[in-house]
Amino acid sequence: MAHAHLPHDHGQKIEQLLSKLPGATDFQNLADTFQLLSDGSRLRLYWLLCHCEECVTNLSAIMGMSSPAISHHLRLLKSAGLITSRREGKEVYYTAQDNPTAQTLHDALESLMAISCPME
Amino acid sequence: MAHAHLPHDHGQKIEQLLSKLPGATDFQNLADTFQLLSDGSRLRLYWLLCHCEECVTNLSAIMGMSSPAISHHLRLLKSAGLITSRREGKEVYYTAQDNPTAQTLHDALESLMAISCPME
DNA sequence: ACAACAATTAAGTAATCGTTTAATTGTATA
DNA sequence: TATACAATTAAACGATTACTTAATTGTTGT
Repeated sequence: MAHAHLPHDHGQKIEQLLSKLPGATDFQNLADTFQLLSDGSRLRLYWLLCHCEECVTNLSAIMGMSSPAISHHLRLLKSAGLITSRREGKEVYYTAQDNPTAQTLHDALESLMAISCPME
Repeated sequence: MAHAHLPHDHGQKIEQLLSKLPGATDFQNLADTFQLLSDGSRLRLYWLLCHCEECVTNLSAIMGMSSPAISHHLRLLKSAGLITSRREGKEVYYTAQDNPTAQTLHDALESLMAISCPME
């Protein structure tokens, strides 16, 4: 029904696995998140915002990038719900959003970087 | 020394954080891994290979993609050390490599997909 | 209102990437 | 050796993307 027959039968219990294989859209969602973090600068920026709240000007200085470039990355991270912003006077402060998904992502990040969270 | 002064002083203990900020190359390495999994098809393929060993023909059938497309993804995953291959007759079998890094990645994957590993 | 600063947006560019089609290599069998 | 099957490689194309420069919007203070 689901998978009639594979071209080759290697005698493995593949059908059983295929029944548990998540759909393409499930993987696409996670892939989209990975794609957001697939740029070194943006990943570093997100990591920073996981540990502090800063304005665009300082983020530009820290990252050594132009403010349009930083704005570009911030917009992507924000529209994905990974960070939030708040305006205070002329400056806009950004920081990581704190929700279960972000927490899981943060944990994964720390373990994959093989570093401990510097805040705790 | 490291960071003389930021343009704005918001009175936070940012210097202390910056001293623990990993370098750009550290983030780039992880970003490269994320980029490998930033394609839905390739992520799904890798997930499959984390749970079984299959030949290219069957992988093509399961994924609903052409064999050159599958080969392309397999080559990327393999050259990154995430999967291995072994030839048996006319067919080449692929499966996920089992090392600490891959295990950490696999764990992160499962938790981010919010699914339990179907093999255990 | 004006000037100065902060941030975003717009347009353009060079580079990367996933897939297709076609050609090629590798292996087994008749 | 000739044929068929499995897999990889090559070339080409369309789409996406990160960054630059320039222009624009938003805010504060004089």
